[in-house]
Amino acid sequence: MWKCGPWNENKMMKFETKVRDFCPDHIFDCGQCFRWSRGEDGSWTGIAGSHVANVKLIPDTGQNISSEQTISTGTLIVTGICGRQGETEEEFRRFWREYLDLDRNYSEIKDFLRRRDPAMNRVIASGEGIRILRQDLWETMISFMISQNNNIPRIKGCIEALARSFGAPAGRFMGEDYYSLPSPEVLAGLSREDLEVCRLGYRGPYLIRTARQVLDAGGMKAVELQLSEAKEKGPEALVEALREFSGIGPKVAGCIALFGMADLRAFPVDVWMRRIMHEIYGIDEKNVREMERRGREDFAPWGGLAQQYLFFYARQ
DNA sequence: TTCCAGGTACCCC
DNA sequence: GGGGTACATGGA
Repeated sequence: MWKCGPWNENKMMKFETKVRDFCPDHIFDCGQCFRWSRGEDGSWTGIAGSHVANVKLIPDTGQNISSEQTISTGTLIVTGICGRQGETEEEFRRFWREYLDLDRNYSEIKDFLRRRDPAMNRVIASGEGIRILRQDLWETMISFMISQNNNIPRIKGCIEALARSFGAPAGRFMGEDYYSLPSPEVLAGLSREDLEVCRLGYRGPYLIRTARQVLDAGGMKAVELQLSEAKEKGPEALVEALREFSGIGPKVAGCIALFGMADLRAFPVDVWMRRIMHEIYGIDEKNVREMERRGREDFAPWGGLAQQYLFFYARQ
């Protein structure tokens, strides 16, 4: 086992594994992450924390696939550069296995959801290769604070600008330079004028205030511990704890719980969810309370995954 | 030009 | 506690 390094060499690493219920187009284009982009060959390249990689699915040969059927079974190839100095191959593999949530059986969960609700048959069929990425908490917090009242292409632009302006270099990969997002320490030291280059609009001050709240609470380690304790008490307690931060309301808190804390019970309701839940279940578009209740109770304990299938279906 | 985007904070009743 | 409204920005 060799270790990567020196740091600036961008040593390449790679691992392969058999997967099912895994479609990169579904995973990286379902609105849960904003730092991945699709290549001509259908693979996706992006950054998670300071880890840069390309993710490619090679479909099993001999599959009888019609043109409209999505492929979510095959060999997954993750190629990347080490995420930090001295990272071993084993650590590289472990990082991406966890990030891509490869050790969860999605077939069982999908069967469960379809049994609970017949409407889930067509909903899941549209995005059957979705997985919930297990993203870094702080990244998820700033990403979804930026997402409010914003569209996905512009959210991506804002996040990239933030990384390039105030983040740290994470290496050069496939001809592109990658930057991690700024830490709470860095963001807390900025003024709203400093952030204007990122075109965050009124969300800029939210980021700065939240970064300062994190430092006041003792840093991200302390915050993560606090939030984990809230999560133990239940999904509502976690959302309430997240709402203590500036710029985090019920919807953003739900996304952070789901994507940044792996709380698969969380059921964030946004404009797309209001539309689709009105269409499928006839719930009044203004009745977010009822939608949250349905998401929480009808799909328990996998409301968050049901939410992702519904969101993907709604955006089709 | 107006509308819209993975909403939130703040004010008013 | 529910119901308005301002808040930046840029693409359609």
